[in-house]
Amino acid sequence: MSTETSQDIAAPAEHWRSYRPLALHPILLRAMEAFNEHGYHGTSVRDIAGRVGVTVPALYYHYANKQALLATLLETSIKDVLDRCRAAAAEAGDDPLARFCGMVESIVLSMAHRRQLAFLDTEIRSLEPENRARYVALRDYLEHMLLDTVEAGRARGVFATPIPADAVRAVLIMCQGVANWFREDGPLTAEQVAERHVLLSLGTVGHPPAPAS
Amino acid sequence: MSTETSQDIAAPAEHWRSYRPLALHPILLRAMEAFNEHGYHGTSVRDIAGRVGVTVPALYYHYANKQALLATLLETSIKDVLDRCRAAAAEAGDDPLARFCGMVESIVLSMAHRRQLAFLDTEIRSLEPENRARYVALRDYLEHMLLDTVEAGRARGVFATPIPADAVRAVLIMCQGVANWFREDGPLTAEQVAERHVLLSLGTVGHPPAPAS
DNA sequence: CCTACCGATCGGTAGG
DNA sequence: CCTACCGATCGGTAGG
Repeated sequence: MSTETSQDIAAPAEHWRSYRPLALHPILLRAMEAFNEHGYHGTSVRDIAGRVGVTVPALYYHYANKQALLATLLETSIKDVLDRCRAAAAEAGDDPLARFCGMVESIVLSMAHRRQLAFLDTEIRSLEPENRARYVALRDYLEHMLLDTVEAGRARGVFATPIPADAVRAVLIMCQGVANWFREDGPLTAEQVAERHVLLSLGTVGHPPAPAS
Repeated sequence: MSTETSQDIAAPAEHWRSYRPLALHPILLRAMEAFNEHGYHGTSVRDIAGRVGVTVPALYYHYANKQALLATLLETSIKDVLDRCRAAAAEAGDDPLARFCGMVESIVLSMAHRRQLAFLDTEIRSLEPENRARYVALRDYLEHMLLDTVEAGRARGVFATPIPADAVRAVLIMCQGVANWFREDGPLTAEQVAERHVLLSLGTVGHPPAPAS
């Protein structure tokens, strides 16, 4: 709680499509890497401290415990996703189709550009109840944002799915899944993957492929 | 390596839509439950032994180590999914649309009826390289089966997606995702969830919703 | 399957 | 009084 807090971590005043190199406190950065490789319980605080090049007590000076590292990382991650998704939705305006496309694009870009951060979603089980509740609330909020848009699109006949809630859950799961397989040195860029997932998602919510909209 | 091995575990000669109560060796069953609650590294062998009601050494009499429990569980799980999916495909015959629907239905039924087993997929990172390679190979085989069907359907104009490989990956991820949220006491039965995912998946691979097929 | 244990490492903290 | 740590070790538990 000195010079640096968690505010300076992710998205200061950046456009939602723009991704600077991830600027995390070295301890958070190394913890993220270790959690990615071995999982939360498979990572020792000594491993994290070793990667950073400090002693274990030094680590405990900056963060209360191992749990605080995971909680901070996950909250940083979901808040950045939410911020960018909101920005994308705002930029798209009122049209449900444009909003949906922008939101999906922004979420997939987050998953790809911040893959290691997004991958930690698999560790929510290791969050203490209070931390998990806060994280899940933010994720649920994202889901409701997207569902509102799909419902609005349904009302205008843009989306044909008879099961919007299931479709939105499926779309978010397939977007989240990008963090499981995307690689920076893979055949597709983050932008290409985002574009493809917009297309896939439109199919999932039943946006007619044939008619010119 | 004595009386019981892993063969008697899952799917003897059952129809792919029929799910008997999960018949696992008590040690595997309790290990599965513990891994679901706390993850692989978050589970101690004493915890498992305690759930079973045996001592730790007793546990090691049946299984070489903790890793063998996870590897056996994951292999049991993916092999049962594959068996049922193959049966569903065979039952559907040559028509790509019917095959696709049957395969997706069978996979989602597996995820829902064998949720705790399917959820262990999140623990592949904790598998030793050799075990992981075997598991991933089987999962890849499932993906190729589904991709072949989607390609065949594309050739006949049944599926419109221009990106079949991405669509199949997305479909499998959304099916796998069912294991993350499905609850037996939830609002939908496994069969309803499977039906809905067939519909969602058809949209994802671009099966035209309007024309009467 | 049990009792009796091992070398090492776990998350976290002491005094300075 | 603060910050940013250190070498050493705490009580318990890991897989075997």
